[in-house]
Amino acid sequence: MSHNIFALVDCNSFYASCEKVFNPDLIHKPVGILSNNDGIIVALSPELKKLGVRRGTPGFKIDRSFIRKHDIQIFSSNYTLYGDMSGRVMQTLSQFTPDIEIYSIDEAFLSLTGFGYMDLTEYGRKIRETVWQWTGLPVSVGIGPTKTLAKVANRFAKKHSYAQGVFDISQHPDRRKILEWVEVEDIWGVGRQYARMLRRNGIKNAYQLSQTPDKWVQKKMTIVGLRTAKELRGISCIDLEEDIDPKKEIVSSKSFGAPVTDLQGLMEATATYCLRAVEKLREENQVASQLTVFLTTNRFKNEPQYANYGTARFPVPSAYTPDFIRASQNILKKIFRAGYKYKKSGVMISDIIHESRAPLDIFQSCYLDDKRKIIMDCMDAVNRKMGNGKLTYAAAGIRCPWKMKREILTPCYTTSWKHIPTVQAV
DNA sequence: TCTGGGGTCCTAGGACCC
DNA sequence: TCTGGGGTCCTAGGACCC
Repeated sequence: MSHNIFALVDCNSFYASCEKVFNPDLIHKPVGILSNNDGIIVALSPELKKLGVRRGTPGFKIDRSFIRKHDIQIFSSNYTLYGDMSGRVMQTLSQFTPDIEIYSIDEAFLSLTGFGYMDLTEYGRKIRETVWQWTGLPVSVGIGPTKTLAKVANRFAKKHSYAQGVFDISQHPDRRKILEWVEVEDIWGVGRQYARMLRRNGIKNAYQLSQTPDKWVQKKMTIVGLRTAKELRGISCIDLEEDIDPKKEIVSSKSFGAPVTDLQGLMEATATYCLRAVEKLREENQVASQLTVFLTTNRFKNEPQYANYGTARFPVPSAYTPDFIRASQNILKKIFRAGYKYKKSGVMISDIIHESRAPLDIFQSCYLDDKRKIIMDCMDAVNRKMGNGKLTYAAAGIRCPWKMKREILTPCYTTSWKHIPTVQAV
């Protein structure tokens, strides 16, 4: 058995970097990308980080004069652009190993097991340069014997400029020193709650966690935490997951652009989220038999608060949008209370199976071969071709005052012919 | 005025069965 | 007088990730 080697390749400031690729004016400027609804900052260029702005800061809380003074550039998030750029990066990475796990929109684990005869730092450099050449995006590469250590190495590569974006923890003479450098909250798998608990117990860094007895770790952090501790010691417990398994639940939820007070408004917004969620369900050729609807007021406001949810089950699994919209309306009627300013609602579809395995109803018909599927396929085809939302349901509303805000959106440079950048000779 | 959205996994406890 | 025990399935809640 040869020992494992993992590389974690991670795009630096991914969303901000994507914007910079297509707008050279932004190079060297502090750039921030907002979440949906132009809510909080979710991505920051290094220049913006340097100014002390933190991820999670609400956009409106950044001082206008501060923005002007430092020429800060703020944009709504353009997921179409980022999704397309992500695909290009992953495509590029696939050239370097047959075994790749796309872990998120901006990072991938590569298995380099069996590549040990090479200088892996050198190989990492080559990966980095190639991605840069082919996509214009900067990445960092961390290499190690476990996924968790590859994460540590990646962090090290980012933080220390002499590493030039690539670090192989296996080649470092003093593993302990590296692990002591990693604060406990920066370990992959340790979130806010566990970090606080560990600190209370005197465990402040990755080295200390790796030296803590198994029994204690498992008791306090379940088997998941134990895996993390073992991985820090170099024992690989988390495998590469190459095939994407079908979703077990699909969530669609959004804050409203403006507060909603009436049942009708909530129904329309929620119907829109149903639409999206069931669309995603059909994309994977799945059907589902459970729908959960939830709603909540704005917890940041000093006003009466209310949150609730309800669930409906279908006798036979479905992917027929009207089934879901109707169910969502019934749930809302039950959980709605008048007199509140609602900020957000959402739906969750669960109990999902592949359509070919869906049970029949008492009439021996199933979603797959009755006309409901034909209607849905037709709608999906039209919307794919003509643009999302061309065909919709009246239940989803017409005016939609609650629709999300995206006021400073950049063009879809790579996915829309209209938005292809033009070059002019001067 | 304005504070994100979409996922996964594990465990404890209750229901139910024999 | 004595009031079981073990297995399985489901759900809610809590943790984590990006």
